[in-house]
Amino acid sequence: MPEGPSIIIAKEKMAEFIGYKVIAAAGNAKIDMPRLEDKKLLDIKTWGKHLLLCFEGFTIRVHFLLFGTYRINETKEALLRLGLTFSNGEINIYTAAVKVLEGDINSHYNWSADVMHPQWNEKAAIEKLTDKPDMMICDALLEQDIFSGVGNIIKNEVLYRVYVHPESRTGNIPEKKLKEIADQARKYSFDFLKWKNEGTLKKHWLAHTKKNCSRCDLPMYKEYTGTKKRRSFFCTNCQELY
DNA sequence: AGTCATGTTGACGA
DNA sequence: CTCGTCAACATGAC
Repeated sequence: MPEGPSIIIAKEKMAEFIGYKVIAAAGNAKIDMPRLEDKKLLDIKTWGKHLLLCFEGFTIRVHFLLFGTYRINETKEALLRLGLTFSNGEINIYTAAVKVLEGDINSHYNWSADVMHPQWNEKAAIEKLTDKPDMMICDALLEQDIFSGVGNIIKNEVLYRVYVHPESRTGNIPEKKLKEIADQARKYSFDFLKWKNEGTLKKHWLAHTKKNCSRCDLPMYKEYTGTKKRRSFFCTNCQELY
């Protein structure tokens, strides 16, 4: 569920409620529920893995973490975290972190850090990488302040696409390669979105969960790399360690 | 049936 | 103060 592209899909599915007022708000989220009633949903935005339901003067931030799910116009057998009823239907959210952000949403987010946002700034991301030369690229790709929206699947697929070993230190990676990584972080996210919408995402994985390299057929390494210790799938024959 | 995972935060101790 | 480690959250795929 939770990488950036999946949140874009959630936004698109919930867009039908924009312009409608909340009739009822329910669930065990620790927010001021009565405050939501009779408020019009003005817009839905995303910043990386954050889903942002914008109201006048405040925004509900939803983060699905690892297990979060949602249903549109239906419910499921689980504890309801946040349910919003509109005159034209309802949104039900489960197992998510829900928080209210006060004031102008633009004051809370730097949109240029979001790899899928129109304002994505690749140059700024590369500068952040060169500022942290000792960081492993597997950790850097998961840094939401640098590559907002990138998750572990995208990390593995991007590094495989650009032939870079996940344990490479950013300071050792040539500038041209860093640009390729940043470029592919965005490109792969949009491929992910397309394939997820088609229901063919897993079919298109070349590295993530793979036993053998799709290029040279040697066994893939599966290791928990970097300070974040997240699963990395890589081919030491095809991916260079810088 | 048990293990593990597309994620993040906060507590605690060194 | 900063770093590393761990628990917590709680569901679904294999």
